[in-house]
Amino acid sequence: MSRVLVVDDEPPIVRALAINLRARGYEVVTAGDGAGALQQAAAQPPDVVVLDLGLPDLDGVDVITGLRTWTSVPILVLSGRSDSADKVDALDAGADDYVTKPFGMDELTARLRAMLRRNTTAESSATVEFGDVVVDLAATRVTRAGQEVRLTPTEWHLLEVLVRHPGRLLSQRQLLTDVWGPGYETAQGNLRLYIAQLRRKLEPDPSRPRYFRTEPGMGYRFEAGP
Amino acid sequence: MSRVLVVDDEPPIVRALAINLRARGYEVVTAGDGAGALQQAAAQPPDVVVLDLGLPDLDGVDVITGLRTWTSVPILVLSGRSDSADKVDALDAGADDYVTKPFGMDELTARLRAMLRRNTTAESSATVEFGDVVVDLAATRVTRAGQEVRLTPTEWHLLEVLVRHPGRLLSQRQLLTDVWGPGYETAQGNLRLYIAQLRRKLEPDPSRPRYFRTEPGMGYRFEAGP
DNA sequence: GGGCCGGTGTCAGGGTCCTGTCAGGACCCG
DNA sequence: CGGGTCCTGACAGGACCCTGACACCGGCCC
Repeated sequence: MSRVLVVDDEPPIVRALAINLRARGYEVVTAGDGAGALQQAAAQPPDVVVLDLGLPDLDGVDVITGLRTWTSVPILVLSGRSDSADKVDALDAGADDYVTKPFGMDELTARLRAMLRRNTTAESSATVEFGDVVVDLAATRVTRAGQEVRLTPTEWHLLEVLVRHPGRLLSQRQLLTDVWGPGYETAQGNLRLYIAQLRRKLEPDPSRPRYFRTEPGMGYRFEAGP
Repeated sequence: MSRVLVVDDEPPIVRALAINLRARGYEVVTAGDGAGALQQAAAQPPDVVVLDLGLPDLDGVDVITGLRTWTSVPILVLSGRSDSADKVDALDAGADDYVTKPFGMDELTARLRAMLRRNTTAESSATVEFGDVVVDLAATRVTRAGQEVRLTPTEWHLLEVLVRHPGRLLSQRQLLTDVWGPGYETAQGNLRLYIAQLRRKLEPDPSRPRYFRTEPGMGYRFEAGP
């Protein structure tokens, strides 16, 4: 889950934020002053920063610029000052959002979601791994020990059906209709052929399958692995 | 300069915003209702959207979701409602910021700058490199070993779609609709032609493609390279 | 123990589909 | 009219898919 760095010098506020954010599934790291914030951000790079401007040691804007020298992590500023000039200064220094106290926790978390969404949408790709094989379902790509493995359309389609149901037993009938469409329920020889092909390309020892297992008389089962 | 789409049903507010934004060097496009907003966004894709939630024809959240189906342009919501639930709904629908009326123009423009900064910094790395080829997406220019390479509009369009999804397999159907628009799903001969053209102009050995790979029966894949 | 049988893994061959390539003509624009 | 771009059709080569045949294995009956 996402990691949030909360920077505030008032322990009650830090505590309240931490409890609320953890309850929503975030990992929370805290700092009580500007120096600690910069240190924590370097030690445990967060996915988003919640920063109170009224810190004892550094000016809030300096904390922002300090972070911005090396990271583009989204920064949400909390402040008791609703003065327009303060907002402009913080935003122009590199902050991404500005919320004035008192604030609603729902709004704050909604804004955090919005900031995180923008950063994570691009890179998240659904992958399934087993052994030294990585199956990237979004990119339609398979690698083994880093090397790309070329699959034919039918091989890929069969692999996709299998890895989308890890641990489940899939009958031959179901595999045949999922991969070849209805009407091919009798082409079992075909299914055997492509199972063998997948094992040859992806199993460590194709003659003793570990991930694409045969359940005699029933069907096949994909067993996810470490 | 950046283009801003301002959506509001009250002409005085639209006028005030337009004047202020133009004075700050933005190009301003306006719409008075939700349907017009979606239309304008498609006709003249903006770099950021300023959206009033109180529109006569569509619910503001519907406008956001409508935009989000096909674009990730930053959206700043204006609203007279300071209710926390409204903010959460808009932000979770895909908005990036939420400002309640009355607002200060300085603050608004600062927030716009913050949103644009995030997008342009991401796009300043808008050059894709592979081999001795550099594709500058922002400038619409391709160089190979420093020499400029001339591409026809269709070639460029196809190249752009490919390099914007490095490593991803793109089906012929998707490439055809992305480059030629819907209705050209059968013009596969055409696609082959332009793929060959790109390879001839950009591949070190066009007969053995390295960056624009064919996945027989499935589509094509652009492989970024050192 | 020997033979039979259903189910599975393996191999090779031919048919089919897909892809790369070329030439030729339509179209737009200066 | 000329240059450039785009589209269409045809063909050769290759990749892929399906089919059939055979070997192997375990269980069962005789």
